[in-house]
Amino acid sequence: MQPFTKRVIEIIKSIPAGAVMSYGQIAELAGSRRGARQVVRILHTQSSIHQLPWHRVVNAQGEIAIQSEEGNMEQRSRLEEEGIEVSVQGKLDLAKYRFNPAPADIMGAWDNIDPDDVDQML
DNA sequence: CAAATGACTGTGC
DNA sequence: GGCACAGCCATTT
Repeated sequence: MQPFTKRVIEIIKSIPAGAVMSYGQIAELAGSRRGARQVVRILHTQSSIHQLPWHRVVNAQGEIAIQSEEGNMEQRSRLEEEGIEVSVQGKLDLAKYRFNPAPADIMGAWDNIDPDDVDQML
């Protein structure tokens, strides 16, 4: 697994309940400013095996990006359970819920961090 | 190795 | 605000 992929997983796991991050924001923090699509792929392939809080990831407009009806509905309910208000169109207030960790908090010995250890470093 | 694949994004109209 | 378009890039075919 590449460092970038590993970092994306770590970042997603670090999103606290009641907050969200956008695909592009995650990619940028992970070191690839235009890697939003990789975040998508990672969520597709790794969300289950790493138990990622995938529902805390939305697009840059603060909208739920899942296309399938059922997945979209599940994300909405999960977000609402954490106290996030989601509009009828599946949109939320990014200015209010966006999680912006200071880069200094997550930069460091990136490559030596195992995704499973993220919880400990927080 | 070339081509396809995205739960994306910024820009411009 | 919506829509089309062109970049984007790690991974998979």
